[in-house]
Amino acid sequence: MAHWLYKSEPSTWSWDQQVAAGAAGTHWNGVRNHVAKKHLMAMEVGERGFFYHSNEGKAVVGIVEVIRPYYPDDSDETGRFGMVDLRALEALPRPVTLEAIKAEPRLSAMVLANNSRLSVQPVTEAEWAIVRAMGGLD
DNA sequence: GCCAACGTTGGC
DNA sequence: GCCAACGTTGGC
Repeated sequence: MAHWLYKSEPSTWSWDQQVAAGAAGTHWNGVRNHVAKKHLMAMEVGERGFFYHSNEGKAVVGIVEVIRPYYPDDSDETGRFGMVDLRALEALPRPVTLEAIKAEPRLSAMVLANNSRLSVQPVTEAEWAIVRAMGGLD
């Protein structure tokens, strides 16, 4: 199973709001980038990802799970983009900051450290395990 | 608030 | 189809 990373500005959509959405989750809409779209289309129900706060916080703060695969984003009037549904699974006991990720040599290839503008990113198995451990899980 | 990186748009 | 201009993102 693949792993992912979703970026959100907390002033727009925060981890607390994601948690408040509960088991029913929410749609991850608003993606308007073709690379991010490609990742959304590849997602399968049950796949997990990191929830990252950009701008404020700049840290991985929680784990989310895909609960509905790719379907059209009705907020996109061009009809070109879609979205998935996500629910919050658990918070990281200790948020993993961008600074900490950049300081970890084993994470030097992580997309977040190299292409900070991509809003939906793939995460490798190794990166997944390292960031989870840094966050106090497992 | 600045600006580098990146994506998109539109004139040619 | 190229590329300059422009807009947006997001780290700093």
